[in-house]
Amino acid sequence: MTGPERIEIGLNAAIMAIAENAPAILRIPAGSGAAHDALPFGPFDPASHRTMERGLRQWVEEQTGLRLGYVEQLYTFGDRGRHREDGDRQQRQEPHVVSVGYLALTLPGDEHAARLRQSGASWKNCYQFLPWEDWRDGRPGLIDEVILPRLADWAARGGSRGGAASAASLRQANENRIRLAFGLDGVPWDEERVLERYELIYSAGLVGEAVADGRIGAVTGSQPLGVQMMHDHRRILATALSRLRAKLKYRPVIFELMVEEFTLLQLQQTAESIMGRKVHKQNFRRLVETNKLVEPTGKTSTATGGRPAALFKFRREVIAERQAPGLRLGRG
Amino acid sequence: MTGPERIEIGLNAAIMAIAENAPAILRIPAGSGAAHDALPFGPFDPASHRTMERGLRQWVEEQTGLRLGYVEQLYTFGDRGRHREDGDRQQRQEPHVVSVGYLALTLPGDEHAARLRQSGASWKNCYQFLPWEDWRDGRPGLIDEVILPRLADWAARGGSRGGAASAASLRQANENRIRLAFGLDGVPWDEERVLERYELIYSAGLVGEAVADGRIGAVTGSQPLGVQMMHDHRRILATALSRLRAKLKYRPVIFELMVEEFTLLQLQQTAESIMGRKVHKQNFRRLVETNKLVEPTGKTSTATGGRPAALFKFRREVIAERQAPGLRLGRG
DNA sequence: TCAAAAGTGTTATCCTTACACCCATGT
DNA sequence: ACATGGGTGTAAGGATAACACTTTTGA
Repeated sequence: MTGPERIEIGLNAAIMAIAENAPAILRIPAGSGAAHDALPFGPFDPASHRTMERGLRQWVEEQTGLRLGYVEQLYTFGDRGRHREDGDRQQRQEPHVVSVGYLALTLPGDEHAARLRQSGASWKNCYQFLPWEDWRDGRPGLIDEVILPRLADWAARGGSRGGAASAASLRQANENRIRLAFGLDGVPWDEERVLERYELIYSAGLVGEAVADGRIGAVTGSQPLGVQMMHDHRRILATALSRLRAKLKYRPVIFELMVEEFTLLQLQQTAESIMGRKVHKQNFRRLVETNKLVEPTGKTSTATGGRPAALFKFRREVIAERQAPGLRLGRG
Repeated sequence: MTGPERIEIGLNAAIMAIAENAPAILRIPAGSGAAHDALPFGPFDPASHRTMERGLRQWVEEQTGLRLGYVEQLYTFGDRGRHREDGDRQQRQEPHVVSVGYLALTLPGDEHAARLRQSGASWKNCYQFLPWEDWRDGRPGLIDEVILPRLADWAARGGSRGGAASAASLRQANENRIRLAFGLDGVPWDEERVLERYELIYSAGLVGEAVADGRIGAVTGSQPLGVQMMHDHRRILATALSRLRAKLKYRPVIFELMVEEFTLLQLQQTAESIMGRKVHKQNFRRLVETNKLVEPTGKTSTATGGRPAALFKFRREVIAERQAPGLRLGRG
C-alpha cells in the first residue's frame, strides 16, 4: 500500500479561430516522436498559478506564444486513459491526471504567426479530427457508409455502458443513443451534440484513442475515424465544439472570432463554419439586424469579386445594454 | 522550497429536492462545533473510485444514506479559500483543494428519512442561503433595501476585479455587472444569473464567506446576507440553482423532482419554486400538453380542497422520441 | 455579357402572451 | 352560497421559415 494516489490536474486549452473558412484548432506536436497532435496543456501548480485559468494562460503563452483573450471552462474529466493507464501508471508511480478542459477563442492572427511557427504549434481544421461534423456540403457520406453500420454492429454485439440492465434493454438503450445523436428516423440532426457523437464513436472503438486507452485491441473494420489526438484531447475538442455551437445562439461570442471590420457574408460564413451547416441568408441578416448586433462602418469591401459589400463592426454596447443575445440561428 | 504543492480534489454534491413547496438542499453539519452547513463532500481517490462521479455517489451514500439518481457535473473551482488559506495552509502542509461541484436531483423521500436524520443530514430551503432569489411573492425587499445600496457603495469605492483598467472604467464595469445581474434600468431580471449575483455579493464582502476567506475584515454595514456555508459550498449551490433553472427550460429534468403521479398544479408549483417566480397557468398547461410531456393516469386527487384534479405522470417515451424538450417557460 | 455576390420585399405559419370565462368539489 | 382550485377558448402580436427577385461590381 502506498497511501492515497497522487493527483495532478492537467489544464488543456481548445483554442479556436477561423482559418480558410473553417474552424481551426491550435495544435502542438506531442507524443513519441511528435506522432500525435495535442492541445496546448500543462499541470496546474497552485504555488505559482493564482487560479487555474491563469495557469492555463501561462502554459499556452509558453508553448505557443499566444496571449489568450476569451477563455471559458468546459468540463473536468477524471477518467483520462479510461482503461489502460491504471496498471502501468501505478507501477511507475505516476500521478493520476484529471483533465480540465477550456475553450478559448481568438483570431488566427497575423502578428503571432512567426512565434507560432517557431514553437511548432499550428492551426488545423477542426473537421480533420471530427469529419462527421461538417454538413455544409450536405450530409457527409462517412456517416451512412461507415459510422452508422459500425455503430449498429457495436450495439448489436452488446454495446457498452455500465448499470444494471438486461442485454436486451442495454442494446435498446444504445440504439436509442445512436438514434438521438445521429438523427435517425425522424429525429433531426442536432449540431450541438458533438460530444455525444464522439463518445459513441469512442465507445464503439472506432477511433485510435480507444486502442491507446486499452479499451479494445485494435480498431475493427476499416480505418479509424478522423485524426487522432493525444490522451483525451479529442474529447476536449468535441466538448469545445459542442459548447461553442450552443453558445453562438445565445451570446455574441462569434465576434471574438471576427476581425474588426467584416461583411455580413463573412459573418454568416463564420457562423456556418462553426455550426457545420448552411443558414438562410435573409433570415441571418434580419437576425443580425433586429438584434442590433452590428453597425455599418460606412466603408465597403470589393474583395470577394462581385458587388462590393458594406463593412460592419460589432456593436460592443449590446453587451452592456441587454442580456447580450448571440445569433439565435433558426433551422435554415 | 518544497516542490510542487500537493493537490486534492474535493467532490461536492448539491442535492436538490422539493419540500414544502420550495427547493430544498441536502445539508450536513460541519465546521468547528458543526457551526456551519455544508454540502455532502469528500476527496476523490482514483485508487478506489473508478470515476469522480462514482466517488461522489459513494461519499453521499456514506454521509447521508442517500443513493443518488440523476447527477451532473457543474464546474470546477480552483480557488477555494480565495485569499486566506494560502499562507496558513502551506505552513501546515495541507494540500490545495480544487472543488468539483455536482448537481443531483432526487425526491425528499420517505424511506430515507430515518437514515437521513440519523446521519445528521437534513433538507433546508435553498432560499435561506440565497434569499434574494425567491420572487414568487414579488421582488424581495432585501434587494432594494440592502443589496443594491451596498453593492453601489462597493462599486463606488472601486470594486474589485483584476485586469488592467483605469479606476473609472473599472467602476463602470462593476456598475454594469450589477445592472445586468440584478436587472436595473430596463434590463429584465434573469432568474438564471444566480451565480453572477452571488459572485457580486461575495466580491462586495456582503456574505460571511468573504470574511472567512480573508478577503475583508468583517462584513460591513448590517447583517451578512443569507445563511453561510462551509468553504465555497454556497458558490456551488448558486451554480447548481443557475444550472437547474436554465436546464428546466430545455430538458425534462423537472420530473426527477416529482413523485410518480402528480396534478398539473403540483407540477407548475414545482417549476415556480425552482424558477423563483410565478408562471402563467394556461400557458404552462399548454406547454406541457403540446410537448406531450405527461399523460393522464385516469385517476383524480381531491387532496387540495377545490375541484378534484386529474393525475398525470411523466411520459418517459419523450426521452427516446425527441431531443427531450423540457419546459420552455415564457415570461408569465 | 455573365458570373458572383450584395441586398430587398413579402407571405404563411407557428409560438408566445394575455385575456375572460365556465366547472366541480368541500365547507 | 361561496371559496378554492381545475380546466377551456380564443384572439392579438411577434418571431421564424421560406419564397423570389433586383442591384452592382469584376472579369
